[in-house]
Amino acid sequence: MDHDDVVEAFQAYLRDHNLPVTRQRLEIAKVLLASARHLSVEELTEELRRRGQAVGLATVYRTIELLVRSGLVVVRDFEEGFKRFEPARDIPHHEHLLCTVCGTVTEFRDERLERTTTLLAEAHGYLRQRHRLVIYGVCAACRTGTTPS
Amino acid sequence: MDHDDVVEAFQAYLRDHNLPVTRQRLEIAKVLLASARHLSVEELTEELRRRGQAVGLATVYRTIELLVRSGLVVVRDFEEGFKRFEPARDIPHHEHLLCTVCGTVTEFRDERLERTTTLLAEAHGYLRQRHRLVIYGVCAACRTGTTPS
DNA sequence: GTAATTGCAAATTCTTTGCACATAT
DNA sequence: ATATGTGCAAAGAATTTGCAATTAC
Repeated sequence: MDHDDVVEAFQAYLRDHNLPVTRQRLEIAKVLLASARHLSVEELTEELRRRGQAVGLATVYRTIELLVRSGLVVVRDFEEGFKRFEPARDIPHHEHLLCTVCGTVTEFRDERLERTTTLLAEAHGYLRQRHRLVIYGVCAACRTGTTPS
Repeated sequence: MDHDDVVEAFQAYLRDHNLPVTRQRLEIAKVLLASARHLSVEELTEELRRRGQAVGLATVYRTIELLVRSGLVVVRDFEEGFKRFEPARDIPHHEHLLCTVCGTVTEFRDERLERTTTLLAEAHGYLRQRHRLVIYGVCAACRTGTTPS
């Protein structure tokens, strides 16, 4: 599924739910679903303004909620004091590495963690539902002084 | 170290830093350091009021900051919209299991995770600093209907 | 046409801060 | 005595909500 397809999936979702397809909703979806980064509301709003497609903050929040309900976007909280949003793509579940210097987020998948966490939960009498792992560290670029950002 | 000792450690910290030992600081430390649960500011304030030792919200926040700086308390964010605070005890690092029904938090330690996360970080070019794992699930009590809370 | 959305501003929630008064050392 | 803490109320930051004007279908 490439970017355009995902935006179309959002349009389909809106139509299926008898929700109007508005300019704002499409612009927000285009930016958020095409983003390689984990965007904050501020970054998203800023990018829309840059494109000459400014959208009110309330609308941004309301549209993100729709994108989350449609399953196309996932909410992330890296304890920065605000949330970030990530296109769901087709990845069922993955972990995050967060560079504590530049804030870059790297995703990876590790099958073993699913099993490990299920066993850990069971060992303590819990029925596992999901888990969340964030590894904090310093990325290669920041370590070698090739600081991008 | 038992509860009283930890409260004394806080007093020692205050004295070492030439900070006044006040009734409020001691009451907050007593409640927070003795708690088996991960308290929120609201729960902590409520408990103080119940003990007839009501303390202003601002003071609670300011004292928690001192407890954190002294290393006796650790901040936790379970994405509930507010933070929780946990006595640091002597545990160097541990993971959390959060019951999605009753909110109970269970701690456990697993040495292998330290190694695993270091390797995962390295595999992606990161120098690991720390990690954070929360497993969400349903605890034994909630599953069997013996719901406490 | 009509129901839903938009955008602004006001409201909310958690947390922090300014300041007059109170307290520890 | 004097520096510091305390509590209240106001300020902040992120997010939500009410409502008149606007737009999709």
